[in-house]
Amino acid sequence: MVMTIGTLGKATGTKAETIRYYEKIGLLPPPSRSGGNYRSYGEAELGRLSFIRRARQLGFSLDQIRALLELSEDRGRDCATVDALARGHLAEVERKIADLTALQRELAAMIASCHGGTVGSCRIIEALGPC
Amino acid sequence: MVMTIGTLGKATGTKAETIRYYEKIGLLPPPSRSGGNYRSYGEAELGRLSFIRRARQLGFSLDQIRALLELSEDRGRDCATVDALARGHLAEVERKIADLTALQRELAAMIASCHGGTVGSCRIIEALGPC
DNA sequence: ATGCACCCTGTAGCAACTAGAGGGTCAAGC
DNA sequence: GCTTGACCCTCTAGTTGCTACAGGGTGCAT
Repeated sequence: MVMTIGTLGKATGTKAETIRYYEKIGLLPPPSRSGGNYRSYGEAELGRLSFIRRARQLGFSLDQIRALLELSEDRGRDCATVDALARGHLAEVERKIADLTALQRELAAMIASCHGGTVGSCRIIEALGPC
Repeated sequence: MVMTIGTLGKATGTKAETIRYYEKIGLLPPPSRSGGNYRSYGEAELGRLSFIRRARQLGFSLDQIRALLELSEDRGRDCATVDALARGHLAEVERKIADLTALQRELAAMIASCHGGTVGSCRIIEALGPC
């Protein structure tokens, strides 16, 4: 089953530009070309790109994905490194949630303190202004 | 009280480069200069930069801050616009928290399913791989 | 043969900084 | 008065993960 870049894109929910970008940064290997110089992809590329997209949806960075792909190629290797990578990412996500939750509380408090009126007496502006 | 860029930076927790950047994009007005062509800042700039930094800490974008600054200059105006801006930002933060929480659950489940062994049988890699 | 959808390369843009090169200024200490 | 070091200046380019052109070529149907 041979695909053009557009077909592969539709199959994985990726724009053609993004696929070319992944190729440029070495996340996808340069594929073979058709007569008219079109990129042509098969099952292997479909699998690899699906992996990348699923990992992106889980918030992994392209560098982390590069590492995951490399690790996944060596099927005999201990998967502790993979585990560590995923745990590190989870920790990062949890830190972000904590940060945003703190932010949310502050914002909500600020908004609750505003009871309308003019900007001159606005508690939101006041909360941001000089102490 | 006259300050150089470094002093202003220390007072507001901002790097000199960032202050110059804010000036370049028009968030801070170009300050007067000393004999040796050094930027010199006073209380007004300190207040404005503090406002910017506090708003950044609350996650407002520079464009939102630009709007807030403009609104805050017109003390007689109704503060409804300010309120709407803050509420919009809060909604955005809450959406991000929801997204990240969903992510966290997926990641945690993926990690929990991995019981060690080799990459070949790793559930994490499997979860990312082809269906 | 001509339209249209698709493909190609290459470059520039987004947010919000950060880092560096290559130089000038200023105050203190000797 | 001269050096040393900390600071300042401008300008450019890098970061992340794409996205959006511009200016062309290809492939298929009518």
